[in-house]
Amino acid sequence: MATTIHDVAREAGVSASTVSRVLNGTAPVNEEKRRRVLHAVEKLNYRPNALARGLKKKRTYTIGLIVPDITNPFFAEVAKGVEDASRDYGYTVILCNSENDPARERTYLNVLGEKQVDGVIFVTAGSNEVNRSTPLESPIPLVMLDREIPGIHADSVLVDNKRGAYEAARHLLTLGHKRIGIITGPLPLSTAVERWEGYRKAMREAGVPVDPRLVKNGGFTFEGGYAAMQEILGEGDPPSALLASSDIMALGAMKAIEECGFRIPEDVAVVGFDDIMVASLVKPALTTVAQPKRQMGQLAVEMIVERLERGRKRVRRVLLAPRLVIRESCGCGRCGDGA
Amino acid sequence: MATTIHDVAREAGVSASTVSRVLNGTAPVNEEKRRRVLHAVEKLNYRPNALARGLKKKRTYTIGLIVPDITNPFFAEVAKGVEDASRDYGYTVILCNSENDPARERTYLNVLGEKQVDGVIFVTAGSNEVNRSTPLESPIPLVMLDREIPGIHADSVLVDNKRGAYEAARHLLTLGHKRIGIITGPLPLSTAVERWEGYRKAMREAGVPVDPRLVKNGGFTFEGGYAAMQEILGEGDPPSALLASSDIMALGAMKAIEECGFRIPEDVAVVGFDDIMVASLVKPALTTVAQPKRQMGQLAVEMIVERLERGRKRVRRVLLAPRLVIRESCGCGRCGDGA
DNA sequence: CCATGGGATGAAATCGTTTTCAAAACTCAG
DNA sequence: CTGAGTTTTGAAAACGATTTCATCCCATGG
Repeated sequence: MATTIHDVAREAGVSASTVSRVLNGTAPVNEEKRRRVLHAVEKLNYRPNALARGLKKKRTYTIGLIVPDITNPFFAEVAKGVEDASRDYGYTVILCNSENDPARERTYLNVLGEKQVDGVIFVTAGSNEVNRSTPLESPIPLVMLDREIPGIHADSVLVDNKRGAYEAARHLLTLGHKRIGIITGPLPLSTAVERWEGYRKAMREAGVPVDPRLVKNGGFTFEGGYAAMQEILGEGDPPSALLASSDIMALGAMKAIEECGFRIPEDVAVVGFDDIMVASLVKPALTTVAQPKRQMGQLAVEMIVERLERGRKRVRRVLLAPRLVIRESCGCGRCGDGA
Repeated sequence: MATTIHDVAREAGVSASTVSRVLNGTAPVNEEKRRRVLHAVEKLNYRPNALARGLKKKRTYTIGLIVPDITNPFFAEVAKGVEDASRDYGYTVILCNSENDPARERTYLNVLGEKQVDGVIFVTAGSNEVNRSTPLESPIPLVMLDREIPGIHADSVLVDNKRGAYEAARHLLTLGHKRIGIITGPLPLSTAVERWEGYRKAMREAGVPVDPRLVKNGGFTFEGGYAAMQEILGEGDPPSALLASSDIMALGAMKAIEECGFRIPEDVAVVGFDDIMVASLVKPALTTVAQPKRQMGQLAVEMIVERLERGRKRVRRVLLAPRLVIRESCGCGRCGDGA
């Protein structure tokens, strides 16, 4: 059906090898023949079959990307970074939604392997299960993005979550807050524990005790933030400030806070984490810890390309710096905005 | 390096054909040998090479998805629907971000072809250029999603934009509004013109003239909505209600409105289009026309599978119904919410 | 007891490239 | 004009599966 390299060869009156050579510039070929080949390619509208090529060359120019949920703006941004950089390097990306399910993660890792992708970028849902039975020991380049798995010694691009949360908490502390609550993410997740640690460190340094009734955890979702905040408020003796471990959770928490008749930031100040787009659109605009989402995606593909094309062998772990962006929800005067 | 079907065959003491047969259940094989094969597969941790298989079978179980911007929540939802359904049917999806650039669309269409995808789901950026020079006449199943291109006779899943906008406008009209403005999308886009038509139809039917100073257009972005609204307000004699052609635009418009000192919905009522998640989080919560985003994605892959596995030949065009969801920004009493 | 038919099996062809390898053609010095 | 050395070239062997085709084996009915 489709036209093959042999069709082109016949049309141009040369051998398939020659066609291959002109198309790949892999060896010099007589100018006259080159012209004939190019002409034939044009005439027959020839498109090389990437499967055949990949089979022979053992390179598919494809990168697999596994994320928990593409619908989450944070991952969408990361995905965009990945897609964009991939394209620049001539790669294509297979998108896998794990739906936060370790079983799916495993399946996808296998499928990507069978499809012979040249590398995998993996944002794990992070349950302990993955830890054990996931096929991560394959020879193909793997980079863990955003979240690490303790036992795994692989390339990774992470942000300094502890520092981000630390700075956010410090900001609230310098604003005079003492009763600062926190809603953490699911604790098996490295991001969740690091942010939790950053918060504790700031509190400890400031000599402010943390009231256990002010710390709850929940999923990285709107409902998770909403429910956790309800719990906190249900305890009585509400916090004067809250650190949420993600923007989406912060939004959920804000809803709960307002439903309780409190005002933000007057009664309770709120700061989030991620800096997704809506953070700047909501009212009051959300003060949050910004992550370099696009850059994370780009970096991840660069790390794969390094291994593939520049033969890097040592594992590389990069830790990106987050940045506190101050808006309205923290109630500090200098509302810098940042739409 | 990796273990092949021949390795398995050797280990099991049978021929490669036999291994293939037990793995694919394509022909009966002696129980004893079957056991040996399965055992060898396990022992060698054999994973079939999808490239080789695809080359021979002319099926890659891969679907290409081209969207203008995965970061846009609308497309992210669609993508999730696509990914999810693909997975159910045993397919994998290649994600392509066209960045609204016709040149990239074309390139991606070609790349997907070379990669021998079994089908393409295409949300076009919709410029006229695509119209002309894009390789859409290939034999692989293509479904146009959300947006059509006039000349192209392909499968498509669309929503009834005209009706959606019509109902939104009617709602505003029955609320007593006469000066209703509209911010349209980029007019080459089918979605943009249909929504514009729906608006005009409602106005015409109600016998309300449309003031040309109240209609502006802009890109489907926050900034687009913001700028267009500024223009409208700059004319003096502001509208009492506004129909924005997308939620993101509506948010931009809301910002402009508030910056002008007007209140929503008291001074100007606003309704959007899409029903992305933030619509319900923003304040006032956005009244909008909801599109069945997930379902659109699912349907698109089903249409591809129909062609692939059930041999459908006729082109199919499905038109989904939108649904007006009433929240606060339209200012009508019965604020139904919808978190 | 033999012929016939059907079920299991393996060898080999195939899918569409790239790449090796060897032959052919050319260059140029002697 | 010849031979060594260098380019260009094409035939054929991969790559790793599936599938055709022929063979072999066995059972069954006449």
